[in-house]
Amino acid sequence: MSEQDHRPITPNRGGSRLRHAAETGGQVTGELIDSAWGDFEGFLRTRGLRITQTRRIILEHALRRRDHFRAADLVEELDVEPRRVSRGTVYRTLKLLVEAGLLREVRDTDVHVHYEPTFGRGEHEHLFCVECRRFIEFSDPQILARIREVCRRQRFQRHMHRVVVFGRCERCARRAQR
Amino acid sequence: MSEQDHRPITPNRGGSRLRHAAETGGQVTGELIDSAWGDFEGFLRTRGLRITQTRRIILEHALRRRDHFRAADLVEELDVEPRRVSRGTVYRTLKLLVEAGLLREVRDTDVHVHYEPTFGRGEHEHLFCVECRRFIEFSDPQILARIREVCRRQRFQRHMHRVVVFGRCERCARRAQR
DNA sequence: ATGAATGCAAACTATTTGCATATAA
DNA sequence: TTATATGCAAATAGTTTGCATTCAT
Repeated sequence: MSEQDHRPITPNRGGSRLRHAAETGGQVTGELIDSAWGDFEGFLRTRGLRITQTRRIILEHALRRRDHFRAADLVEELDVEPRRVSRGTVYRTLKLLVEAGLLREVRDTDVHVHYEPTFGRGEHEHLFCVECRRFIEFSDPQILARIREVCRRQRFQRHMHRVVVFGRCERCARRAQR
Repeated sequence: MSEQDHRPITPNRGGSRLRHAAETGGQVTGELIDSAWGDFEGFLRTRGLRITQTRRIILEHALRRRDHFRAADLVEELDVEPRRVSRGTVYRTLKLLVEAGLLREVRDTDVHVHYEPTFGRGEHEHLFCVECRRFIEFSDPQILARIREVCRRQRFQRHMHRVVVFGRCERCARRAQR
C-alpha cells in the first residue's frame, strides 16, 4: 500500500468560520462554473424545471466556495442588492443542486447541514477536528473498495456514502500540549 | 478475507418508525442495564454530578431500545405518570449518556439526531435505506483498520467515527421491480 | 443546608411552506 | 398566456435555556 493512498487535500473550515474561495486563494474558474451551469441546465430541463437567473446566481455562489458552507451562509451572502435572493429560494435551490449532484450534503455534530461542491472532485472522506471545527479531507481507495464490497454482498444499491472521523487535529493537539 | 468480515447485525428501524426492544424480541437483560448503570454512576461521580432516579429511568429506557431512536421518541415514552420526565431533562441526559460513551449519536439525512446504545456492542457502521428508512448494521475490520491508519499518518487523534452508506436495500429494490 | 437536577414554558435556530406576485417558456 | 419561480412572512420541528422548585449530598 503506497503512501499516496490517502492524501490530505485541503483543510477546509466548517462550523461558523467559513471563508470564501477568493480569500483562500482557491481557483474556481469561470469555465468550471459555466460547465457546472451547463450540467445544471440539463438537469433542470430533464425535470421540466425552468432556467432562471436566480438559479444561476445561487449556483455560482455555491460553487465558488471551496469550503464547507451552510445554507444560512449563502442566504446572508445573497441578501444584498441588486438581485438579492430570498431565504426560501436559497433552501429550495440548494436541494436541487444536491439532487443534480453538484453539491453534497455533509453533517457533523451540529444541528445543521453543510454543503460542499462535488463538481470536478473525486470522492473523499473527512476528518473533523472537534476543537478548531475544521474539516481535513482525505481519500482512501481501500475504504471505498470495502464499502463497495459490503454493498455487493448485502445487495445494497449504494447511492452515496459518508465517512467522518471525529477527533483532534495535529495542530490542536500541539497547542494543547503547551 | 473471510465471509464473516462484514456481517449484518440487525436491520434496525430509523426515521419515525421506531419500535421498543420488547416488541422486537430483543434481549436487553437486567444485568446489562445494571452494569451500564454502574458505568454511568462512575461517570457521574467523576464529573461531580448527582446520581438520581430520573437519570436511571432515562438510562433504562434508552438502553432497552435496541434500535435507533430520537430524543423526541424518548420524550414521548417518558411523558407518562408516574415519574414522567420532562423534555429538557431528556435532552440534557442524552447528552450525558453520549459523553459517558453509553450512547452514540448517528445522523442521517434528516434534520434530527438519532441515538443508539453502544453498551456491550462492537464498533459498527451503517447502511441506510432511503426508501424504508431502516438501518442495516455491519462491521468491517478493514475499514476500521484503514481509518486508524489514516489517522496515524495525519497525526489525528481519533475520538470516534461514523460510516453511513445511503442507498436502497435489497427488499426495497425487489419491491420496486414488481 | 446548599447547590445541582428538574419541570415548565418560553426562546432559539434551522428549515419549510402558503400565498400573492414576478417571470420563463 | 400560463404555469413555475420567487419573495415574504408565518409556521414548523428540533433543541436549548432561564427560572422557580425539588431533591441528592
